[in-house]
Amino acid sequence: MNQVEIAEKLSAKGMRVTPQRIAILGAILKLNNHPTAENIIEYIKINHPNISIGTVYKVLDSFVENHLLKKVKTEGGIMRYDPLPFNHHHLYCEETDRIEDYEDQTLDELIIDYFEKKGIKNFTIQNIQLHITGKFKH
Amino acid sequence: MNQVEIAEKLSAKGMRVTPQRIAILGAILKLNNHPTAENIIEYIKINHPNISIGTVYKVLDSFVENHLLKKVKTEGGIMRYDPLPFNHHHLYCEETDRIEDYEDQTLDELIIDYFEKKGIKNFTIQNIQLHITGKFKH
DNA sequence: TACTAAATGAGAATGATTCTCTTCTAAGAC
DNA sequence: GTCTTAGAAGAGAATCATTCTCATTTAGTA
Ligand SMILES: [Mn+2]
Ligand SMILES: [Mn+2]
Ligand SMILES: [Zn+2]
Ligand SMILES: [Zn+2]
Repeated sequence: MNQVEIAEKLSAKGMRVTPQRIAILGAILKLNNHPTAENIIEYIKINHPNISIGTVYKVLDSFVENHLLKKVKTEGGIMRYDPLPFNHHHLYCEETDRIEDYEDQTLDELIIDYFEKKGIKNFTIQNIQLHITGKFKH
Repeated sequence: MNQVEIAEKLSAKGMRVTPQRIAILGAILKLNNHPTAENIIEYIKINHPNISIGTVYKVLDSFVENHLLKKVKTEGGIMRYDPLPFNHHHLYCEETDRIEDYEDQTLDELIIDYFEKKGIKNFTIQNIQLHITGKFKH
């Protein structure tokens, strides 16, 4: 996604288009490993040496609010950001900090069918997310 | 689980038995909602008014190390503690801070079977945990 | 070009968690 | 029961990711 496409995405959400916002969304798409705010700042500083840390956090929040991103919790409590705004699963590498997306409609249907039949007592399911830990083969 | 049973559990793990440790493990079992460190401290202060916050964190870490507890990440990055040391799933209430355990062997088998057949390219699965969000019916 | 609500930058504040260091104590040896 | 000592607890400072405040700048609109 280039800068023009990113700008269009922001406009479509009724958000103002700023150089900082374009850079931050571009960084997340480029970095492609559910980056932390710090990862993003480090990456952006090359072209935006004066960007403020507070701005990065505020922009990230506004993206989450506007469903351009989702937050991802990790061990250690540092927040990471996910450019896939729809529901999907994650593979967590045990040895490294890599988090990869896992999408699988067949599996989703299997699980949804199971819960439609069985249900959970006193609970209405809104969303199911798998947190798959393991190791990537190199 | 009474104090003697908790003390035995600590001894069995080769850990020293202290009044603080007994109180903290007792609190987590009693509170029964995957409490935060703060929840635990508040609860314990009744009988242990001089307990130090640092001690609570250190004790919790030692419990996690010794597989008496597991950590649970939540929205907002505040850590919570789980008295079930084996793998299980969680129900997250959208409206409140309640987290309930969900165990379901049939579901686990369904999912394990699925992945045994299909696998994930370049990834060895170690563990699968469901993060089920929704609403509790009151 | 001028206007204004919204966004940014700089730095202070926050707050959960960790660290440091001194004092205390649980558990084994005698 | 007393001694010994590694390990645990207490007090408070430090850390650090994130949030807040407020003065300045800017995007979008007229
Ligand atoms: Mn790896
Ligand atoms: Mn509820
Ligand atoms: Zn993702
Ligand atoms: Zn649990």
